[in-house]
Amino acid sequence: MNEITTCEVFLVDEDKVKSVEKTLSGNTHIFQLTEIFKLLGDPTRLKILLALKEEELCVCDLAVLLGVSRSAVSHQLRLLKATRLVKLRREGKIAYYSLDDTHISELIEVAMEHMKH
Amino acid sequence: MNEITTCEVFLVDEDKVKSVEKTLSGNTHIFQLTEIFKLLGDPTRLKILLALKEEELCVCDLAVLLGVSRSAVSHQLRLLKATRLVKLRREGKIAYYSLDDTHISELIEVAMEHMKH
DNA sequence: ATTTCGTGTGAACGATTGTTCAATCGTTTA
DNA sequence: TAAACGATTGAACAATCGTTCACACGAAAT
Repeated sequence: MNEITTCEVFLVDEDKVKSVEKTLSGNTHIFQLTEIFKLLGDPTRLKILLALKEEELCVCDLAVLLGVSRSAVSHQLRLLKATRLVKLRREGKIAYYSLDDTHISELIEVAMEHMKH
Repeated sequence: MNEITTCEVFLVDEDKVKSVEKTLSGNTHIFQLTEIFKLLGDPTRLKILLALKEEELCVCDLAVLLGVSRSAVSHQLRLLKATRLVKLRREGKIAYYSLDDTHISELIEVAMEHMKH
């Protein structure tokens, strides 16, 4: 006697759900994971990361490169820095940014592979 | 004579910018890339993908598993299907969903590695 | 044929997001 | 010291997003 009553309260396949429920609950940090992906999900930020993948750059040059205001770049870099996707090196007035982690390049490349079917 | 005049019009390091500009403009599909990451950047959708990574599941069971309404799950699955992250197999009334691509699992695992410093 | 049930969809609402604008901070130069 | 400049920040606004609600669709069962 399988529990196929109503979807409101019970389930279609209880065994499968229980099994997955176990591995899902064991997987903490789901929220932190989404924070990383959310950061990669914006064109301005992704362009920043793609640019920093090539060269260490300052806020001013990034702004010119992307065609957006320095303020906008600074705001986004702040977010990227908070999640340690980029790091900062100060030299006088100028702040030079670069990638903080090799995983980021890897993430972008895997996603690119997906796009090519 | 290097062009270090004002950031309003010119640049700090013109050579670096020109170099990066070249690779950035060669990289089309940036918008499509962000669409993939955007989809992974929501807790409900990421949980759906993590669940489907384990088992093929129907809308109803996913809803129970995640503790959200079936409508919400259906809406998200629609987005995931449009970008070909999940695929669909119909069996009578029931629609069984599963991952459409191995790259997705890979993306999630790389991001997990990043979290662990 | 009518009812049941799993799923799909459109409108609408609140919440979140990214940019702009204006002002400020810290460092360097005149 | 004062002015200039790159960078940072907070408030505010429009735009986007995710859920809820109500309803419609299609297949299966009675």
